[in-house]
Amino acid sequence: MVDTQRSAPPSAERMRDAERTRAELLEVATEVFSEQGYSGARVDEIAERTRTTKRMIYYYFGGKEGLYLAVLESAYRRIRETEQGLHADDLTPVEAVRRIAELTFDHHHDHPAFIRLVSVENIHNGQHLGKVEALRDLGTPAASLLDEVLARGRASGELRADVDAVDVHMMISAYCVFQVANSATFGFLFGRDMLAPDVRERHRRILGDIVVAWLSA
Amino acid sequence: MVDTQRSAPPSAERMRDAERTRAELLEVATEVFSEQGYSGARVDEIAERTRTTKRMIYYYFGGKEGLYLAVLESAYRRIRETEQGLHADDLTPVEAVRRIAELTFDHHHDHPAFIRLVSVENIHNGQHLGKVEALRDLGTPAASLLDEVLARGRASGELRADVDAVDVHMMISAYCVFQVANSATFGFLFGRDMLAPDVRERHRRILGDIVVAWLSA
Amino acid sequence: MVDTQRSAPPSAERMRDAERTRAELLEVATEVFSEQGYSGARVDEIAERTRTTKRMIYYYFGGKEGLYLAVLESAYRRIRETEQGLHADDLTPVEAVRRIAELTFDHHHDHPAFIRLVSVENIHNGQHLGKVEALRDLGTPAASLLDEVLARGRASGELRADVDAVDVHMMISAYCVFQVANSATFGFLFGRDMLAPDVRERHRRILGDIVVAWLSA
Amino acid sequence: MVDTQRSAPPSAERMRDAERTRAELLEVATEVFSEQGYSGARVDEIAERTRTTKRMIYYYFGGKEGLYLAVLESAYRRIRETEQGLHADDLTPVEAVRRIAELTFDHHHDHPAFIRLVSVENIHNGQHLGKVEALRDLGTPAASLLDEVLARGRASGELRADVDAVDVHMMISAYCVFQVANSATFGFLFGRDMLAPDVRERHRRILGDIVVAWLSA
DNA sequence: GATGAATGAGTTTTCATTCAT
DNA sequence: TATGAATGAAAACTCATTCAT
Repeated sequence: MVDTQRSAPPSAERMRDAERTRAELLEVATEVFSEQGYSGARVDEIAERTRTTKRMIYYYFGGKEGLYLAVLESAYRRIRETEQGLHADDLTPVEAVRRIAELTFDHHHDHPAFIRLVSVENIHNGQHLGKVEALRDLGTPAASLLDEVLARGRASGELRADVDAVDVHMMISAYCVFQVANSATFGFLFGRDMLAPDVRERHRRILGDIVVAWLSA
Repeated sequence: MVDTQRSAPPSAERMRDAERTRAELLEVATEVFSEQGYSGARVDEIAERTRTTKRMIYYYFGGKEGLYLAVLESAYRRIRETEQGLHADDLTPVEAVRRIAELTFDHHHDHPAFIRLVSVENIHNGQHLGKVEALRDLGTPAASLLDEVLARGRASGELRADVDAVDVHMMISAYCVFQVANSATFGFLFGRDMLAPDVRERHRRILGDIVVAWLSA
Repeated sequence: MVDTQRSAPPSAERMRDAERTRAELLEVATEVFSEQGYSGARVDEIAERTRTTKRMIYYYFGGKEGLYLAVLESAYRRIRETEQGLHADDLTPVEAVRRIAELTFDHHHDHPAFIRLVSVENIHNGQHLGKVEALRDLGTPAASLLDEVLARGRASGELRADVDAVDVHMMISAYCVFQVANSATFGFLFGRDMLAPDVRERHRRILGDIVVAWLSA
Repeated sequence: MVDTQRSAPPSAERMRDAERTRAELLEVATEVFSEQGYSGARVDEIAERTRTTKRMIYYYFGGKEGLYLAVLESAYRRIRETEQGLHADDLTPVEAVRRIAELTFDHHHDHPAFIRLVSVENIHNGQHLGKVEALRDLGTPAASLLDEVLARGRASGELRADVDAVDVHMMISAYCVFQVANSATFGFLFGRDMLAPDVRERHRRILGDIVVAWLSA
């Protein structure tokens, strides 16, 4: 009978199923929260875009907020992992800062959902992020890399010595985040589509110019 | 006609009352929407923070969306008016761009509700702003002023000639918006309170440095 | 001062104005109630379609129900007046019943708002009409006229003697009311537009045929 | 797949519960809409007369209009099914038309809620019925049956040949609908209770007389 | 683990009516 | 009489969450 099968201990397949369900929920929820914001997102919609049901959100994440928290954490984790791939050992300090700026730029353009999620979280004053202690004061790989490069440049005299890595990282982040997070309103006011390939390319180059002009000794 | 003269015209006081009611709703709604986002904002809460009732929101604005639209339009209008006050005629081009950057910086810090509102609107892809045709492609006074200054600098050879005002405005905006809009998450990750007076002051100076370094010929 | 003029006793003009206002409200309300039903009609809409304001509805009629009652009474009164014009003295009884049927038919087609109003009132079980005692058990001129004609026909042997005027009137009314009151659903189910001129003409003739066939001795 | 088999299928009982809930809502809604009209009906009242809650109306029908639509469709469907039972094979054409008229008459008297619902829908110009495409141009079993009988009568020479079934059906419907739909106002004006058994009986006989008189060759 | 049905509290919206001038 | 502003009660509708199986 079906019944006896149902009470069987969790098989490996089943656990893999479970993992898949969780992952799918997380992925869809990331999209929905980044598209509609926290309050705007509907538990029903998230479930509907999934192969499972609403009940699973409660089973795996406890509720809407739990799901959102999991989304936040996984998003930050993933972004950090990607940034781990940044390297600039083989470049001069000046070349390196330009490269870091450009890669960060691409990175933002390629992960709009994450950027939007960050906006959403800021609207709520970071109150949810605050609950994910794991991420506190950890900075980000991009800032660490910048720190190294700035040290090298400071030593060689090629880069100015009076700025710290977080300042530079902030400037770069600000520029890049704006491209994605504010494209709708800025585009509307100035008739400029910041997501268009040619515009994107220009903005990318300009960012490199700014950073190099600023940091060169 | 006798008829129209005979009918008691609404007294000036009553009209002022009406205007006051409208204005109060608008003001409170600006706060609430910027604090909670569009979906998160509650019509009830807006009304409660007011001396009138929820009913008046429907009377004057037609509904939640109408109120939000009015908030958006009035916010942009107000910000633009404030920016009209910017002047830099008496400064050298280099001094002027620094000044503009710094004033823009202050401006953002002093109007966090507006910045947050812009974030909210971007979360919704600018779909509401798109309905306020009055604002389309109008740019902003700060960009116009930059245009003049860049022209002066280009003519005198003090500023580089290959950047346009919108690019500069975008860079400055990005930097300034980030201070306010992303202070929660950035502060959390890097343990830096961007709204603290001393930090603000440093960031302000850095922005000036960046702009000057970038634009100087 | 305007004030002293305002407190002057009602002039003839003013009374005429008042009468006009009342009449306009009544006319518009007749339309709106017949289009949307009693609950569906909006006091606001009635007022807006008028040159006066909502306040006047309360001033003249006490409220929505009072207005509806006034509409009902005036509609019945008007219809009765129009029916007073029916005459059939110069026709043979057979010709006369056909003529009455046909005129009643035209009458219904030409006053759809009234017919719809009657439907509305029936939906509410005639509870409002019941308050207009003036109309109780009064029948209608059409029925009275039929009574005369039937008497003539009975006397001359041309019409059958075993039917009474109310039965005939009911049959004719039923047929005519249906044309207008049920045209939407009947038209939908049978693909027949009962308000189209040629259809109307056929139905009119058929009604005459039915009545004559039925009543001829 | 294992997956689909493993998931516990909704039990037959639960499904029956769901069906019962839906059916109960539909039944109660039919009553309420026919008693109060579309605008006059209250979602709350419908729910209260039920063992479920208002929420279920939205769950199953999407809203008030969806419920009304479902009511309309089910009402027409049911009435059609009942009419399927009409037969007249064993009667002469003349007897048959009388029989059909009388059965239709009874049918109307026995389903006042349906008749009222049709009135309600006509007040709204059939705008909702228009959305239930399934019913368009389908006519009704009564008309089809009439068509057969008329053909028989035409062939045998017992019935006149120049009328079509829809005309006859319309005449009969008009007479019958009026009994129910206009009983309140007609009764008030002529002091005749059309729902009283003896009156009903007389009207029924008269209808038969009319139809036979009209259609006999 | 999974599913469809159900729910209660909340949220937006509407409406007839009244008030102040 | 007339007008725009204001209102409270009620109506429609939504949403995160839980239950029974």
